[in-house]
Amino acid sequence: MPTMTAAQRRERARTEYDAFLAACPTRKLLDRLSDKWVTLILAALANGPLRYGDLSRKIAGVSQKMLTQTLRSLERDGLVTRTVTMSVPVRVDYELTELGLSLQAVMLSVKRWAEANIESVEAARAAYDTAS
Amino acid sequence: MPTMTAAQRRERARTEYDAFLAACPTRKLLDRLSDKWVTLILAALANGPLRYGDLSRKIAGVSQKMLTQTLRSLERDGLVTRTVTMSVPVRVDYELTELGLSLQAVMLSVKRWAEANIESVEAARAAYDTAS
DNA sequence: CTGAATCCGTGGCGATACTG
DNA sequence: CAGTATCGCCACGGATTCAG
Repeated sequence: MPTMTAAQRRERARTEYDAFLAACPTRKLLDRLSDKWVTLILAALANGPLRYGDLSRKIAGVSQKMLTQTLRSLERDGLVTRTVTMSVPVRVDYELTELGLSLQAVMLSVKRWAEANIESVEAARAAYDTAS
Repeated sequence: MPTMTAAQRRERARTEYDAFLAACPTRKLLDRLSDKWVTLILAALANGPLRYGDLSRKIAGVSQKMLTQTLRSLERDGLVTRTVTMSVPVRVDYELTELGLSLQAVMLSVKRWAEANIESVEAARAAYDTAS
């Protein structure tokens, strides 16, 4: 077991866990990733660390509460780091961890899919609505 | 414009739309994709069409209401087809469309990421909780 | 500037019962 | 078998206010 590489351990984990099972912890993790703001925050941090205010401005429409709350959960899950620089006023930077970076790659493809296929989806909706 | 290929149109769409903007339609689409059940349903349909009951059983813990509701929205968005076979009893099959297939590839990587990295996340949580 | 704390409405979602 | 209809809870999330 100690001779396993990280990649081997991940592969073993992938076959052991199954999100189709309701009781599986991955189900809950999947729920968290299925968060309104997670994808956008990860995408916003793609080009390096950002300050709280920058994030708030970049992700239009997010409330202070949800931004802070989502950042906290991301930090707790080991996806972002929070660095406080004691000064006046205080400066706080958020940056993707290595783990966060690997997830960011995945979520970015989701965001890109949405932006690339929105027109197809809207066309399908129009067709569906007129048919009914 | 009519000389553009589908790929060109998608690329153009991707640069025109920006999910960071609150008013952008892709923001709403991203919200829908950020659904508890969408990922699991798409993943469940990966190996070909499935009947309603099969889906219900494969995705443990989903209520009838949410399964039906999510399937309807997926159908409306042109991601799955719903085929009714009139017989007694009725038989209904759900199958990914071409568009749904392209999204499924993306969402499957999310599901796999969760299953592969759940242990890292749980370790980070434990560390975070003891630190506080 | 970066939050924490509180109030509070809305709708997401599960449970249950009923139908073709 | 594959849904629809209805009820009811509570938690998600916005707005606002206070604080270090």
